[in-house]
Amino acid sequence: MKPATLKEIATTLGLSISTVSKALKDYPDVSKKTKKLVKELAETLNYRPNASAVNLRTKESKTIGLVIPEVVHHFFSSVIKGIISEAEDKGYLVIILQSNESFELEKKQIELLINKQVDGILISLANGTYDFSHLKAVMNQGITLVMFDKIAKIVDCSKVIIDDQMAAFDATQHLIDTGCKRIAHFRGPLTPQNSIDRFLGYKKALLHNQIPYDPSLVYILDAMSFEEGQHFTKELLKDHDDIDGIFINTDLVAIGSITELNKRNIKIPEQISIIGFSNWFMSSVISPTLSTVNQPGHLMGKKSFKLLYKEIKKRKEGKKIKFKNVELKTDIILRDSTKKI
Amino acid sequence: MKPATLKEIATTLGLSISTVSKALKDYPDVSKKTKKLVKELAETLNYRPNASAVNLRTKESKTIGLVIPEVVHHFFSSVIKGIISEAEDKGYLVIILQSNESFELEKKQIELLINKQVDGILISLANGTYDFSHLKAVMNQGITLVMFDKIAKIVDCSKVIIDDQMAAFDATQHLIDTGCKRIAHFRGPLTPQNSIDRFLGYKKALLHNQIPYDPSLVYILDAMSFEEGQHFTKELLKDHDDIDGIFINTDLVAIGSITELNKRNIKIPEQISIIGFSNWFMSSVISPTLSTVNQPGHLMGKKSFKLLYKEIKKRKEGKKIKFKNVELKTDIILRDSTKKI
DNA sequence: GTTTTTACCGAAAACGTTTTCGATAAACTT
DNA sequence: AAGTTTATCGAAAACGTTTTCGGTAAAAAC
Repeated sequence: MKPATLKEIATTLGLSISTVSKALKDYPDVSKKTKKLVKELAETLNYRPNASAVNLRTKESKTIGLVIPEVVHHFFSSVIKGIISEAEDKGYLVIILQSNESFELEKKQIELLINKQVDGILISLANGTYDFSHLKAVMNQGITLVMFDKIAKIVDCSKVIIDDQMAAFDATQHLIDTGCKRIAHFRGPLTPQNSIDRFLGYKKALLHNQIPYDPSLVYILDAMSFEEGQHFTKELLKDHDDIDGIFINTDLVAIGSITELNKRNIKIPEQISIIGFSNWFMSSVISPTLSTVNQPGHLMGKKSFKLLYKEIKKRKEGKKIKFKNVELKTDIILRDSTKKI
Repeated sequence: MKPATLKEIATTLGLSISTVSKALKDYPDVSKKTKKLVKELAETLNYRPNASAVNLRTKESKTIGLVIPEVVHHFFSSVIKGIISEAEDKGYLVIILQSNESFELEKKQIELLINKQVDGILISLANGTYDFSHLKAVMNQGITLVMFDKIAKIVDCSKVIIDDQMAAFDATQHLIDTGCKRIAHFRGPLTPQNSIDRFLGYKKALLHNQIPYDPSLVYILDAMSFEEGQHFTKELLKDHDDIDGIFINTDLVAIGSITELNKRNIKIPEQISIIGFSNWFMSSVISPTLSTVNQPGHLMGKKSFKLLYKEIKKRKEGKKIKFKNVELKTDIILRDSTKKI
């Protein structure tokens, strides 16, 4: 019933604990005969080294922590998948915690992970996070930290993000390439970096094509919900009757917009083209299907873990770590809500 | 840089390790003065007990393992969320692993968790799992096991599942209650238990209302995709012109069906009512919004962890454990694709 | 036959806790 | 004043590893 230990193997075999330990790890100073003996008994006893004891001795837990704002979210679950698969590859396990977009909870989760002596932490910040001392505490404890997606530039560590500005540029450019001349933008709140960057990409694309930037075409949303998509589409149609394209900050809002346009029998993309952002699953299912920017969550997870892994390794070897900023390229998924080229 | 230890606190304060340990845990045989001293120093040094050392001493890792077929899935991510939040409440951390619906991988993940000496394991089986010796190994190692969602009746442990048959009964009953008389059913493949149970619930509801069961109204799908939803709707309309309701095995297919009906300008729910299963997010966003059966993933996660927790506790206290079978009640989400009562 | 090498093994410390069991001194009893 | 209680602390073992450093015997070398 109780798991077997080195001691058990040692005593039943009339050996010392050290010899058993070394036999199992193929040390050269153990004879082949005893190695065989030890390994066989270990097999039949179903011996597994006690992880806590190993960690205590070797100082590494082979475990990392992951803190995200919300598990039930297509993008984040893709990230999780990427991280888990990559971590498994390197023999690491992943403890997942959720901040629920709350700063307080985020702090608490970080605390838990530090207590657990994880070898590293991957984090995507909660919206509410305004102070970063808890993250500095992580670094101070000698734990490697890598931020992804929702980051804070001020924290000194490696980061993996999406090149939001370029993605937004490309999306807007695609609208222009397919003939749109009056392009509106539904943007997110003023503070989050990605909402800013997407707006800047939109603006840059206009200017790059000698299309005048008209601030009245930019609508600032708050909740980023389906309902807001409907509402601001109504507003937009009321304010401007010459719109032929909308670049929308996120797919859910875009779907709200499409629903509203459908209701009014406005033809997509013949009259108005729509392009979204994130490539939610339902975007391929709505009618018409939604062209959008694909956020490579899986890749982001993989990259983030790889970075973390490298830094953990370097730290162990006592080498210096130079923090990196990785910007992932996005790609555009062309569907039926924009015209073909 | 290095995390503080009891020893450090002890030496700088001129105390013994034991006293420091006891001071931090408010043992009665430590004076208030030294307690204060110790706690203050611990605070400033940012002392955290080394989890590995504690585990080694106390035999519990305060960590559980979770093995699921696929992370990127709305239902499973809800389950994950439920488990994590409940676990956090009890001071447990959750290590998540993925089987990718592969039996081999599932075995490997279980191995990893056993090595890690988790206190318990929660698992939803991969489709490919045909042998259960790896799960018996878990029990033999003294690790508590609870299965949920996709279970194997043959394995002797507690289980948490959804009452698919009753859910399907209720869904069909709702169609009948709102006036449907000729109700079709799009079912899943022949083998999975839930697909069987949902079919049986459908059939039972018909008989319960003296509606004759007509096998030609039951369509067996395979991929359970959006496209199949469209395809079989066409078939259904071709075969039967008197249909006034469809109970569909899963929301994605239902959305395919709605799309097809919309295209043909068949009014939902006036001409045909639709009810789905699973309550995917997009069901609240499609037009018309889809009535469906809500699978309480979050609740299932919570319940599963609670069960696991109780059994871990009992095992620790040396008490006997009586395995339970929990069947979770589903509820129907009424939206616009079915008529109001 | 003595020395040197080689092959094999074990003792012991260390990782950071928790907890039992004394030990000491001060404070009470009577 | 002697015994008894109370308050406060520390020594030490234990949890299960890993790894260094010797130690012994057999084999090899001279």
